[in-house]
Amino acid sequence: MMVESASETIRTTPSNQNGVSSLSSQSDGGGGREGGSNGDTNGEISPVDLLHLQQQQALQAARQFLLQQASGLNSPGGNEVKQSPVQVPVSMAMMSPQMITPQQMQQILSPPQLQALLQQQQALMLQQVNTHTHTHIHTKQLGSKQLAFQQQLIQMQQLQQQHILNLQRQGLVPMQPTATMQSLQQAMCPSDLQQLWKEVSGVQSSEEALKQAEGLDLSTNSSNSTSAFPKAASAHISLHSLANGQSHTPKRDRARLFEWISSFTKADSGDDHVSLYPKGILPSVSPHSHEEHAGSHPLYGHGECKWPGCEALCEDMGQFIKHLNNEHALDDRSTAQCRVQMQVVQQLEIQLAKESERLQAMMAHLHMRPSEPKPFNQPLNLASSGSLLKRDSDAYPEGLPHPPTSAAAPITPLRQGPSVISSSSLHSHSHSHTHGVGPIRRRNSDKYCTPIASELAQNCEFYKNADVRPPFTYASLIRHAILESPDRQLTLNEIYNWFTRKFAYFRRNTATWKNAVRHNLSLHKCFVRVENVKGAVWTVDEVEYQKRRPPKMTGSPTLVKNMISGLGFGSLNASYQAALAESSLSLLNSPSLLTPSAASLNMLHVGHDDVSSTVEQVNSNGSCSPTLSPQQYSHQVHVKEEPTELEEDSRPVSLLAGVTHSLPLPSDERDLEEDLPTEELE
DNA sequence: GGGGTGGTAAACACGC
DNA sequence: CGCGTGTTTACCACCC
Repeated sequence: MMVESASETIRTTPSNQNGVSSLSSQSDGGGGREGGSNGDTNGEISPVDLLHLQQQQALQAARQFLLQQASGLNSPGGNEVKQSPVQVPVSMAMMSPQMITPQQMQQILSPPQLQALLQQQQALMLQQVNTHTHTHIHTKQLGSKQLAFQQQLIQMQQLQQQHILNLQRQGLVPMQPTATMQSLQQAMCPSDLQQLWKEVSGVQSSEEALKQAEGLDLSTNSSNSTSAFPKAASAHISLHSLANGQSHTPKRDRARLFEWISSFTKADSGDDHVSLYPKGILPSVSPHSHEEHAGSHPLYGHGECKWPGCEALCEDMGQFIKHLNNEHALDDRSTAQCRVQMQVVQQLEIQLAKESERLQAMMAHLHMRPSEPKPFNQPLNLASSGSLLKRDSDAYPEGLPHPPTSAAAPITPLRQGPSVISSSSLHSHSHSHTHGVGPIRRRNSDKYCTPIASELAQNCEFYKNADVRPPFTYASLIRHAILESPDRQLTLNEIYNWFTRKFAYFRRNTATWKNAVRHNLSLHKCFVRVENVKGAVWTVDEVEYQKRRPPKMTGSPTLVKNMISGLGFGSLNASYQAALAESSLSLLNSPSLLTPSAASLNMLHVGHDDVSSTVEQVNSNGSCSPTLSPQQYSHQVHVKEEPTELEEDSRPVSLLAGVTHSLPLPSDERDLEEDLPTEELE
C-alpha cells in the first residue's frame, strides 16, 4: 500500500511487561473493590432487574465453559481432540456489552468477589443504559433495540453459565475446583440454589424444592412447555421421590432412584471416589482431565466440599475423597441431588433454547442477516464434527458489527462443531475447520478488529486452564508473546514456553503447533530473527505486522457506535466511538465508568497490553489511533531490509485522556478506527 | 475463479 | 544419530 516512507529505527524502550497479568488483575481488582455496593443504581431499575442481570451475567461464562468442556468430553484422546478442536470464545468482552469473562468470574475472583463484581457491573450497565436513554435521544430507537438485544444476549449468557455450572456440579464437566458452588449460587442469584440444595438434602419438602428448581430459570419464561426436553415426567418423579426419600422414601421411589442412578455410568477417574457421568458423556480421558483429577476435584475447592449443600471442610484431597465417599455415596439423597441437578440443567437448556430463538428473532428484526432458526442443541451434543464453526459470520451482515459474541453462540449451529461460541466466529469470519483441526483461525478478528491483547488479558485464566484452542492466529500469538516479553524478543524455546504457559491447549500436540510456530516465524516477514549473544531471538517488526492488515475494518461501526453513544459516549467523535466499539462491552464492565476515580487505575491495568498492541493501530494506510504513542513502539525495524515506514503519530494522548482512562483500548480493538476519520497520518 | 491469508504436514538443511 | 532450529514447499480451507 502507500505507506512507504522511511521511518525505521524506532527504538523503543522495553518498558512494558506486564500485560496479561495486569489486565487480569484489573478486572480482579475491580470486582473485588467495588464490592456489593450497588446501591447507586438509580430507581429506574428494580432490584429484580439487577438480580436478573446478574444472573445473566454469570451465565455467559458458563456457556462458554460448558461448550468447551462439552466438546472436550466428546473427544477422549489427543488425536480425537485434534479433530474436534474447540474454538474458544474469543473476547468475552466483545461478545456482549455487559460481559464478564468467565475466567475472571470463575477462576480469578473469589466467590465473594464474583458476587460483588457482578452486582457492581450490573449496576454499571444499568446506569449506562439509563444514561443512554436519557441523554441520547437521537439514537433512541436503535439504542433501545440494541438494549433489548443486549439484554437478550445477557439472558442467554446467564442460561449458559447456569448450565455449565450445573454440569460442573454434576461432575459432568470437570473444572477448576474453585468457585463452582459460589458461582452457581451467583448464577442463581438469590441464593436459591443453595437453599434448594439444602432443602434437597432433606430439610424441606420436595414440592418446594421442585418449585424452586424450576422457578430458578423459568422465571423469565413462563411458557416452557414447548421445550424439546421431556423434562416433565422423570424430573418430577425424581423430585418427588427425592422429597419423600429423605425421611421415608417409598420403596418404589427408591427403586426408581436407583434405577435412575444406574442410568449413569460410573466413571473411575483415578481417584477412589466414584464419579457419576451420564452415559455417553463420560469425561474426557485426555491427559488434561487426568491431570486435573490428579490434583483436584470438581467438587472440591477452597478446602471444602462443593457438593451441593454440603460445604464440609476438608483439609486435603485425601480427606475430601474420604468425605465424598462417606457423605456422598450412592444413596437416596445423593441420587436425589443429582436428579435435581439434572432437572436444573434441563430447565436451563430449555430456556436457553427459547432464548436463543428469541434472540434470533430479535437479530432478524434488527436487520442482521436473517438466518434460519437454528435450535440450540444441547451443548453436550457437541459432537466432534471435526470442523469448527463454519462461517459464523455468515449470520451477520457485513455492514454490521457482529453482535456480541455470546449472542451468536446460541444461534450458531452446534452441529458444526465444538467451537461453538467462539467469539471469533462472530466478529471474525473465523476460519472454520482446516483438516478438521481447529486451527486458530481467527483471521478477521485477529487482523481487523479483535484485540488479542485485551482478549488474552481478559481470558487469560481461561485459556490457561481450559483445553481449548485460542482463537488467534499463530502469528498474532507469537507476536503477542514477543511483545509481552521484557525485551520484546524471545527465543524459539521461550515462545514455546509462552504458548504452553498461556494456553492449556498447547500443552499437547506439541509437534503440530510447534511446527506451526516455526513455520510462522519463518514465513512472516514481521518476525525478525536476530542473532543474539546467547543465540538467536525473534523479534517483531510491527510495521510489517501492520502491513498485513487490510486498511479497512470489517463491519461498519454504525451499530457499535450507536451502542456506544447509547452508553453515554455520544459526544465522542466517530473514530473514538468506533474505537470503543469493541471495548464497549468490557467497558461496561469497567468499574471506572461507575467510579471515575478509579479510572486511573484502569489505565494502569490496561497499560501493558495496550502498549504492546498499540502498534496495531498503525496500519498500512497510515491511520493511527489517537491513543498511540510513538515511544511505545518497540519493534526492531533495523533488522529489516526493507525500509519500513512508521507514521509519526505524535498526537497527544490527552485527546483521549478522559476516555482512555476509562476505556482500555486494546490495540486490536482500535482497528475499528481504521476506517474512521483519523486524518492524522503524517 | 483467483489472490491473499492461515493452518497443517512434511521435507530438508544446519548446528550442537 | 538424535534433536532443536529454520526454511521451504505443498496442500487445503476460507474470505474477499
